[in-house]
Formats: sequence, structure tokens, C-alpha cells
Amino acid sequence: MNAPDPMIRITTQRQILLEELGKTKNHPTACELYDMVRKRLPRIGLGTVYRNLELMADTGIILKLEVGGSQKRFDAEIEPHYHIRCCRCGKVENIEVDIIQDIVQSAAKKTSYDIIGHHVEFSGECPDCQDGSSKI
Amino acid sequence: MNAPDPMIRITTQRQILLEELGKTKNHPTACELYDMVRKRLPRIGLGTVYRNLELMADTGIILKLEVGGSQKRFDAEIEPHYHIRCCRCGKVENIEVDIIQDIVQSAAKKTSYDIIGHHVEFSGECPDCQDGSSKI
DNA sequence: CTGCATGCAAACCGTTTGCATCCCC
DNA sequence: GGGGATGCAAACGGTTTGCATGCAG
Repeated sequence: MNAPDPMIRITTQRQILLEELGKTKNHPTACELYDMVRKRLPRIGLGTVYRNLELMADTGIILKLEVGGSQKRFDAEIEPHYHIRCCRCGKVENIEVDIIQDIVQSAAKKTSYDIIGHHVEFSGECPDCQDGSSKI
Repeated sequence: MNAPDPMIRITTQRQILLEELGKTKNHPTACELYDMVRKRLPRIGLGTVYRNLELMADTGIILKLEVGGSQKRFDAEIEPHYHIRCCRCGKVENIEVDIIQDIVQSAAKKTSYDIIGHHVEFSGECPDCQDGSSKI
């Protein structure tokens, strides 16, 4: 888990998956990526998308977000950062907040867990949804 | 969302659901609760469990946790607190960390979202899983 | 030639929903 | 008697998996 196998073959599918993931600022779900990739690789299967996302997340090439909601989301940005999720439309965006090392430290002291990670997620209404607030 | 309807009938099913949820220190999934409740109410349906958990979460009687993992988890403790999830066995426990108001403040400044909540989740290996570490 | 990667489809799991029945007010 | 609550089972959405085929090394 700390030293994942860094060597996987970069097949056409994986390459394009990476490119599409890298080109969006969003944090797409597997299905959204499937749709994006399918424009360039019409015969790709959903299973391949899931398999490769999972694989690339395991190898640390991409990040599998541990955010709320019922779908998994992926991110080409693997540097630590936090997220904010719109509670109306479900969109997930990055939010710049200083990493809270002291919180992690104090958490580590209070538990007998071997802490390997943390994540912070804010939720709220995004500007778009605030506009159309009373509708829908 | 801020003023949820506080008045729902406390039926037998809801009462027992609440009792069972309150008596565990874990953060059970709907299925786990279903199993617990079924010992006292053998004919209860899974649908009822889901419907009532959802309803009670909406009314603010209980908390629906926004943690990672593929299943929703529920909590009778509605005061704000944070969680730590074992990355091996998936167990979720409470962790006592001071609420980080300043982080929330600074987050609010950096985004045009109307922030209504946040949650922090640590992940790591729980003591039990550390013991049996190399097994499984 | 060999084995990993793929496409496809069926299986799976957690959750939601429609509906007939039941029970409480 | 009427309206919400329940049990049941079928439907659903997202994800995983088994398998035959394809392709790169």
C-alpha cells in the first residue's frame, strides 16, 4: 500500500483514460469518463474503464476520491488537496485550504490507529445552484 | 434543510430502530441495523429500514454519515464529530479532534459556495487489523 | 507463442420504489 | 373510515466478474 507496483503497461485505453482524466477540472465518475473516452475509443467497455481506473488508483497514478455520494470519483491530481461538493447537483470541486498537519498530528495521538490518510470535504450550494435556488 | 419537520410518528419500527442504533458504538450500515432489528421484529422489511433511516436523518433525529465506502452508515450521535475508518475492515469509529472552525472560515472565504457543512475523515489501520496484518 | 488486456454480458450489491395490506388516529 | 406506515418483491444504478477473443511483447 505504501510501495505500490509502479510498473503497468500503458495501453491505448489507459493512455486515453489518463488524457481525458487529465484534461478535465472536474472529478469525473467512471461513467462520465466512459462517455468521454468513448468518443475517441467507441468500442471500449465499461468494465475496462472500471478495471483500469481501479488499477491506476492502486498504482498511485491517479487518485480515487473518498468523497460522499454514491458514485466513485477520480482525479488526475495526486497532490493532497481538499474538496467541496455541491449538495444539490453533486459536483465536486477543489478547494484550497492549508493542509492541517496539526489536526492530523493530534488525531494520531488520540487513537491507536495507524493513520495513513485523511480527507476533508466541505459541502454547500455551488454558485450555479444558488442562482436557480427555488426552482427544480 | 435548516428547519426540518420535527414531527414524525414514532412507530414501533422507528422506536426499535432508534434503540438499536443508540445501543451500538459502531456506525452501522442499513443492513447491519436490519439484522439487529430483525431479532426483535422478525417481520420487518428492509425497505422499512431504509425508509425510516432516511426519514429520521432528514428530520435530524439521527445522522447519516458522509463517509467513504460504498455503503451508507448511520449514527445516533448527532453532535458534530469526526470519524476514522479502517482501510482494511471498513469499520468506522469516532475520533475526538477539536472542531476546526478556522479551517471552515478560511474555506468559506476561498469559494463562492454557500458552505453548509464539512466533514473530516481519517483513514488507517485499526488495532485489530494491525495485529493480523500480514494475514488475510 | 504466451500472457496480459479487452469487450461483452451477466451477475452482484446496496438501495429505492410500487403496491396491496395493515394499523393507528 | 382515511391516511400514513408497513412488508414484500420487483426494479434500479453503479460496480464487479467470468469468459472468449485480441493484441503486444
